[in-house]
Amino acid sequence: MTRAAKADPHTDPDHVSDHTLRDLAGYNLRRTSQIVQADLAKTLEPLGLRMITFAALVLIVDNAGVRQTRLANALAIERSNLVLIVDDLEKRGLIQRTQVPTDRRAYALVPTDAGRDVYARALNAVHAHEAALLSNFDASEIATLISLLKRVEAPRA
Amino acid sequence: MTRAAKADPHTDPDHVSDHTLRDLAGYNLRRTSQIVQADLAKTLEPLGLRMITFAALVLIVDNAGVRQTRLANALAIERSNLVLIVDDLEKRGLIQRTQVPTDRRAYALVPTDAGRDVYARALNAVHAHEAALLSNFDASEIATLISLLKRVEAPRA
DNA sequence: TCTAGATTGTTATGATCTATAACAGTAATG
DNA sequence: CATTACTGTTATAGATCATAACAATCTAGA
Repeated sequence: MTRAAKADPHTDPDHVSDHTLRDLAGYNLRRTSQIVQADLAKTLEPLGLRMITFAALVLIVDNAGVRQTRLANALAIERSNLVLIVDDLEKRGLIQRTQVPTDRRAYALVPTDAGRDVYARALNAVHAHEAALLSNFDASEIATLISLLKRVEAPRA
Repeated sequence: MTRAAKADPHTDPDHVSDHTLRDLAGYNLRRTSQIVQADLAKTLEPLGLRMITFAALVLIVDNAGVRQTRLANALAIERSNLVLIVDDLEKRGLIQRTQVPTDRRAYALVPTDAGRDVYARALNAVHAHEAALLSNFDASEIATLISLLKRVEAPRA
């Protein structure tokens, strides 16, 4: 232990104090989110999915026939940015753009069997990931966290 | 009320159900974080600061003389990406790169008087922003949220 | 001391993400 | 039927982030 002082922030001259930032909800939100997203990306990578393509696939399976504009709204992204995401899912054979009989401008997005299969496997992987990530949380704490996060979002919606 | 059905998700055919995603902590974290960051950016813009330059300034004021590598670690960003951030703060006259007598490779980052002034004003603005953002939270709920966020991060640290 | 390896700040580069504007085709409205 | 609005798309630019490579400098071991 030649550098024992390092263990104690109060006596370690190299320690960087970030208590001012750590008192801010926004900063903690940012840091935690970055970590979780990076971790989640690794979980989805073997399935060929990114965070946003996974989210899109989930919504398409849960809402078969949804159109792109509504999907973009639900994901809080721009329609233009959704195009490449839908392209990606379609190229992989997970979804299809089908004609909407009543509106020739629009596409109804529907999952394929392969899409439903990947959906199930990805969701299992993500659930396992979250369980590991939140392994020192009990069920009520997780519920509280999600509930608080939703309430931060709510006033704007 | 020609489209009354729209008010009720259960009878609105256009409603996109996202309950699968909303059950995931990671997804809520991402959505909430995006909203808060966008909002926070607007708060800091009049002061000429971005989220990350604000965070760097705070740490430099709170840890006068800190070196860039340690600062990058504290902010969880790459050293290379910190360079432009420090450049920015230095160009605005908020901090200075000063020589470290014992190590000619390194710079000790110190705030200027102007930097301390902007720090104080930015922190006030951010605190006001958070108060508005969390106006329907009581103090204990905010503490719970921050505490839970830190605990998600903790296992990795 | 001398040398090999590690560290510091820096530059360059590419990947990803996001927002904006513009467009053609189509639908809805008056 | 003419205007307006909407759908998906393309192109573009900005921001963010990670990686690799580099020169200068420090450190540790022979």
